[in-house]
Amino acid sequence: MTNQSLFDESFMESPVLSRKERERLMRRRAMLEAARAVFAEKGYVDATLDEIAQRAEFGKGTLYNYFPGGKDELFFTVFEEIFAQFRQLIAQSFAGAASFREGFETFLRASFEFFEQHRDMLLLVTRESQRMLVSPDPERAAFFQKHHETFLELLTRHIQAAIERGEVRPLPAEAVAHTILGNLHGLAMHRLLKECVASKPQHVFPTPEEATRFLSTLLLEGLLNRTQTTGKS
Amino acid sequence: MTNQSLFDESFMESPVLSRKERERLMRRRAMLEAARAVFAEKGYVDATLDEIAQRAEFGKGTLYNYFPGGKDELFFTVFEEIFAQFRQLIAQSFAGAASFREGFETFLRASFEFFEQHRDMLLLVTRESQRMLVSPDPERAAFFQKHHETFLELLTRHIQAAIERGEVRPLPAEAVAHTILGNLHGLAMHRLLKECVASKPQHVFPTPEEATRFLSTLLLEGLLNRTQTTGKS
DNA sequence: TCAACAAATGACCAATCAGTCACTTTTTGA
DNA sequence: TCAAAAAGTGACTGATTGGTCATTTGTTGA
Repeated sequence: MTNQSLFDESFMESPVLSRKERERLMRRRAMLEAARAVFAEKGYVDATLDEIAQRAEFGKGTLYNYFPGGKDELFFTVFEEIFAQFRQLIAQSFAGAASFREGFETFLRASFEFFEQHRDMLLLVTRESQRMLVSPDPERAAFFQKHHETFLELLTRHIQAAIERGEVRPLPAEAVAHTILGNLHGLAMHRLLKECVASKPQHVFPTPEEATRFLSTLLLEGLLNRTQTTGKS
Repeated sequence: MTNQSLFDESFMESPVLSRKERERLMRRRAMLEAARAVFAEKGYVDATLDEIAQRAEFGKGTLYNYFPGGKDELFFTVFEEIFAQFRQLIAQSFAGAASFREGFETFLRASFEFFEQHRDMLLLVTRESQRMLVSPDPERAAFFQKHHETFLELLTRHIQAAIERGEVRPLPAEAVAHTILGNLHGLAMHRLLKECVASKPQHVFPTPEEATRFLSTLLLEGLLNRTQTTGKS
């Protein structure tokens, strides 16, 4: 498994927590990692609490000591943490950038690297996030719509500024943000699928760098060939 | 319900079929429409055969006379028909076009109209298609991957030709096709969601025409502002 | 050492639902 | 008209699984 732990464990050295508290947090952490792995592998409905408990090396009942809300609470907590990571990634990418282009490319590169390091998370988000966004259960739908909107807002801010500076074509900023996120997710999945299926030896941007260059060119410069001299930069 | 029937009913006048055969096809049709509606509303797992049977006004057992494979056969048949429609749409859009741009814009417009007329189908595809693409069940995954690849191939052919004619920047054609499909689906969903949620009075390309113009500009011309004179065409 | 408390456990319960099949209703054709 | 065949039906079954709780195991501090 190539996946790394997603989360900050610095609290483990913190002296403000007693041993008992630290142990409790470690057990919570183990349960969440197990839940993430099983949800990613099976999807929300096919994941069973028995398997999560087994993978975390606890009895099923113990899960309820730590997550009284049961399956749903585990699921939402897993996503809260994933989404928090990604929000941070967006903010950091644009933080010190000199131009929109620079921030944008940093964001793409960091995202592709992030997805590559956390494949199971990408699968999980792909499998469930879209589905939940249009869930018949209004609570679930609201949770995912809220987070989705937060991502959009973060990106929209930078795009709007770039439009006002004249760097970017005057298009509706929010729609542009939506497009960028969609493309990012789509290409990351495309790479993952090609890699997994690999029926044909398909060259499909083996490095984050190449994926970034493709998406950056396509979205920033467009598909149309402007120079008759086959203008590669 | 704004959804129209998706499918060809011309066989109903065909003299090659007996009354019994025509009646049987009509009942099959009713069951498939009911299945599509319930799958779209509830998603694959939460849809029950009881509800499909009830909506189609048949007993549950009768479904098995027409679809011995049960839930799975209903589900796959629904998708076979949706995918066949969309393949036809791609082929027709590029058929008589003078340039890539013209065919591309026809394709976008036709797609947005198609999705608008068949909202429940769009929801169904969104909810299930992505999910099935990475399903742990290899049979399901293969079914969806096969259809997905067919779409890609259809589009890739036209893009490759446009690249060879010098109309389109020399990028990997298949990746471009993937991007186009992703954007189309993404924007269609964005419009649908904004319309449904409508918390804020969001202007988000109310007509297929506007959605087409946005996506066409963004993908063909790119985000970067080339003229300092705020070049609106 | 041991009593009191906390934590962990997994057998069990209740609900759900795909699929079956014995029975009823309808159609057919002689 | 009516018997035989075809079509339709929904109560039932078996399997699954989220959640519960009485019991067991471990920890603490006097």
